[in-house]
Amino acid sequence: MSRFFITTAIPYANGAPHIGHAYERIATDAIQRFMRLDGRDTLFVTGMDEYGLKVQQTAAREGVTPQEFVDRVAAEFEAMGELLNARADDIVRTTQPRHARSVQAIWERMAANGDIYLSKYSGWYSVRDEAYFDESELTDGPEGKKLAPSGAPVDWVEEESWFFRLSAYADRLLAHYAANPDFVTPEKYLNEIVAFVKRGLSDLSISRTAFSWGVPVPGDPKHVMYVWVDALTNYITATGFPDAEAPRAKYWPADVHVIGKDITRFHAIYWPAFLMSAGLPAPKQVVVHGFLFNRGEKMSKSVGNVVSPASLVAAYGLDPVRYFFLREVPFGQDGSYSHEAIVARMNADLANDIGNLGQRSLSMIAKNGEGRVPDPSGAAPAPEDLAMLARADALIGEARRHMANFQIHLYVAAVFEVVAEANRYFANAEPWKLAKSDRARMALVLYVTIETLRIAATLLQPVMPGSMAKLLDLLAVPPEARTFAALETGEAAGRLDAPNRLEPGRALPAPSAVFPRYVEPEATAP
RNA sequence: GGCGGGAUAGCUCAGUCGGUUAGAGCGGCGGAAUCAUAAUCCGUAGGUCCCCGGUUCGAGUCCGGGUCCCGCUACCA
Repeated sequence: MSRFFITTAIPYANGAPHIGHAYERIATDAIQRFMRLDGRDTLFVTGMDEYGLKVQQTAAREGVTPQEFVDRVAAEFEAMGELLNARADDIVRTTQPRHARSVQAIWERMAANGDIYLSKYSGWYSVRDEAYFDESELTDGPEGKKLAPSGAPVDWVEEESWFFRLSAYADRLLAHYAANPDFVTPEKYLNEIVAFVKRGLSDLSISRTAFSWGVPVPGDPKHVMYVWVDALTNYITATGFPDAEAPRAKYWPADVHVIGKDITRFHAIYWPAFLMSAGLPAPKQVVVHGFLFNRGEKMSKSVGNVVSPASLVAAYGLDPVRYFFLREVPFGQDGSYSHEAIVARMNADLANDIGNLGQRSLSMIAKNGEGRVPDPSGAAPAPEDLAMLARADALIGEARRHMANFQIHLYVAAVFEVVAEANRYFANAEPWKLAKSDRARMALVLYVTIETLRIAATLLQPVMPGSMAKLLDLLAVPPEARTFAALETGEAAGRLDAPNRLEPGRALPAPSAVFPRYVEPEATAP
């Protein structure tokens, strides 16, 4: 079975999870579920970046130890994963002993390769941004204080630091991009990265002495590792690195790192360079997603439009939220969400389209078919019946094609086009009239309809796992017949006798609504 | 300043190698039907395809110029 190792980015443990974290987790979970249903041996890992000055300071401000503080934040992220039905197989926290081993091993390999040296770093440093800034980026603030672009004050800092010889890797990185044109996707981000590297790279400061909350540098414990080496290595820690015999060692290199567009450079430049230096293979792909905006505006406390993942789920239900994010936002681009847009999607697509199709077909079966999967064999299929099946059968291929490029929204849209087609098919066939005139044909029409529904529901499981499980229950699809293998029709695509079709005569449970219509509550919506 | 992307129906967007009446979804309007979560189906809505000029038998679709927006990046100060 081919392996598929996918990660989310490693959130910084400095605050509660927000919509952006939720979006990334949901998208990564959906990709992972798709690959798993498609027969891959998947490993889905997330992590927490828990070291650094800001964590140390925030913890001090709150009167707790850094470890206590990050334990609390990590628990919040874990709870978010549960809430979103997007639990990862593992959560690697940078404060775990296994990670210290891993990151020190990486460091030592890079050092052994001659890529790490001691020097001095000086510059304008912003504690709040946890970053150095070039003088040209600064503006003058009050009292002669210099300010970073973010508005945070900066101080002139000089410290001894270990450096990584990033400058030596420009050519190798460019060769890697050229040989792997989909290393970063969407393509626009790869182009930006290539342009950046072509301008030349400077060496990277990778340790700090100004704070102590971090992994000690091997052989020089007054230094702790700075975020780059520490946080990125989190990904390979998950595979048990440096233990080559670890059960998960076989999963490296990762297939996909899903990240937000703001951290592309770290993943597309620093990370492969570190790995090259350490003699390890680079991940196969860095998949970049955009940002989500509340009504087109960046969420911020001052604007007062902060919405938590939990409040969205509470207002609309989990699967409608998952569906909205994955269907409405072209994956890789920025997106916008609003109450109106979410309600429009959930009512038009979920309640009216697929939900109602299930309800209208299954309730007819309940009334006219003794609650069993209809037997289609009593009537000769008409061209429209076979055309309907053919369209449904073709979906798995379309879905795979779109998911190969991580075009999640296109895969979902393709499924819903077939659902819409099924509603047209149903309306044109008028099975409620056939109930009085031609019951054999009615059975055939109902059968084709719920078979189409079965295919759609199977394919939509990655996006809406809970709701689609319920729909497949209503169709009496056994648990072992819910993977994409159950969508294989071989040479018999578009035929009634294709393999894996619903089994006529199987008892069906009483129909019930999968997606209720959203009606405006009394209180104002979020 | 450099590089790149974008500007198409009220809204969100598709528009292949330039070619007949510029499309989809949602919304709006009209109709049908009644199996169904007042859901569904059918029809319709006439948008200077940002502006100007050019190439061409013919341009949303290519070329030049301009305006505005966005991303990456640089520099001046």
